[in-house]
Amino acid sequence: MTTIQRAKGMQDVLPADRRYWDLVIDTAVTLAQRYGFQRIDLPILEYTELYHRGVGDASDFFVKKETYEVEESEGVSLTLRPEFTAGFMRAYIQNGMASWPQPVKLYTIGPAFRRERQQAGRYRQHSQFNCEILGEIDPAADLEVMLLAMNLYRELGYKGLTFQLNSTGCPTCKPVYVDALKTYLTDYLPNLAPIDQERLRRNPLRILDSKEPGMDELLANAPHIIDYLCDDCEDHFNELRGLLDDLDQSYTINFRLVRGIDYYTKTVFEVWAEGIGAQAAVCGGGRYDGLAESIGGPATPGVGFGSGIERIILGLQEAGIEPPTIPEPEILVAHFGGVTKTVAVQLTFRLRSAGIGARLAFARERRSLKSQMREANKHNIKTVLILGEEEVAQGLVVVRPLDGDEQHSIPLDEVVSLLKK
RNA sequence: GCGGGUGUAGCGUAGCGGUUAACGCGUCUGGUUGUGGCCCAGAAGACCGUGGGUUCAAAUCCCACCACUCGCCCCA
Repeated sequence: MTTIQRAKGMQDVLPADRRYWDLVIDTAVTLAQRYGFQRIDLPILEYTELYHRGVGDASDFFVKKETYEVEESEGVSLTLRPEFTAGFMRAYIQNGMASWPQPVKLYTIGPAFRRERQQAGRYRQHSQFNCEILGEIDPAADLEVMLLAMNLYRELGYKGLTFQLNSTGCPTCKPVYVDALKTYLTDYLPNLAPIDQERLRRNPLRILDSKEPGMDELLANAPHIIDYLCDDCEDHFNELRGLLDDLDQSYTINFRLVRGIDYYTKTVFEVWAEGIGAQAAVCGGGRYDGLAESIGGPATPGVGFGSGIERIILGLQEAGIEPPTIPEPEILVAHFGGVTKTVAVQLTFRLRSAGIGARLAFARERRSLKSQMREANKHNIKTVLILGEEEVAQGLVVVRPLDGDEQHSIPLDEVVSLLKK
């Protein structure tokens, strides 16, 4: 019989790695709260329709079936969330958040699912930290989510961080730009790699982040979207840049930065860091003023970002950043079976009731003290409480420090108060 | 879906045609009667990813498949 393995693309987070998760999550939560964001938890399953309409069914991840779908009942399909933004907007509309004080600033942390081949830091189940500001068109809101993202990586100790910034326009100006880009590229059609020729037909914007050789030169003279923005989008972009400049926050205008889904408008940004295989981006975000309407709600602007926690952790590990270890009990209660075991069990639970972390030495039969001492050593125990037959008979317990200090006996009923200090 | 890499005990590796597959770490037990870390001794633990083939003989050569992994596609 074959042993059952972990499902493809899934990860076990072992105790030794948990401290990385705690560090990232603690830092993210602290920061989000400091910026005035409130936590929301959204369902992992949503009606498939949400993503089809929110993200657009033409998106590759539907065409290629890169989502996990389950049939809820005849004709009703649910999808394991592949992203968070659509769910945020759905929740905003459904819970009437439009009548909360505006804007509504929310964050969440949880798993998302993508049915694709895994590579470094990209798993089929991954966890994401997302922050969104809903109901606000002020470019300062864009600034706020950008800085929150940047500060997260800074606080975690990342180096070599940069903002990549671009605007993707809006339904008014974006099509004009796409046409201009198409026209430009069509002249170079024979020079394009087959995959880029394909992109030119299906999704011309994607050519901009093509990794084919020679594209850097070819695209250098391509039209930039910045020059095609409508007044509204241009004002928005310039104001955001002005705010960044006022803060002396550097950024790189990256005209090749694009988003794969339709709901993005105006601001798109990424934070780049060194390392992590082929991927430089440690987070991606942007504005999505068209999303609410596409899922049947009233026009509602929004801006936010998402960041994969596994990938953040990979970066931390590559940079050699050591999170604090998770504390273990400092007390081990040792015994020799029989009555001493009974007393040991009682003492252990008394300690815990008093708020003192304690580990009970398990032993079906009488177990050598050496073995129990070794156990203590492996778990970085500071003090072993030894319940020997003689001590128990006299109502005593041996307090045995592991740091080299002398051991001594004290009355059993004084242990808790002694250790509380 | 496409391409590269890798598959030997829990982990990291050696062995690359020839008797009972080796080493380090880890685990467990012991080193006299109730005391850790170091040291020493011992034990458990691998049908050498799976299936076929070549050969007197295969972990070692060949083929297929599978898994893992990195990258492409895509990136929500």
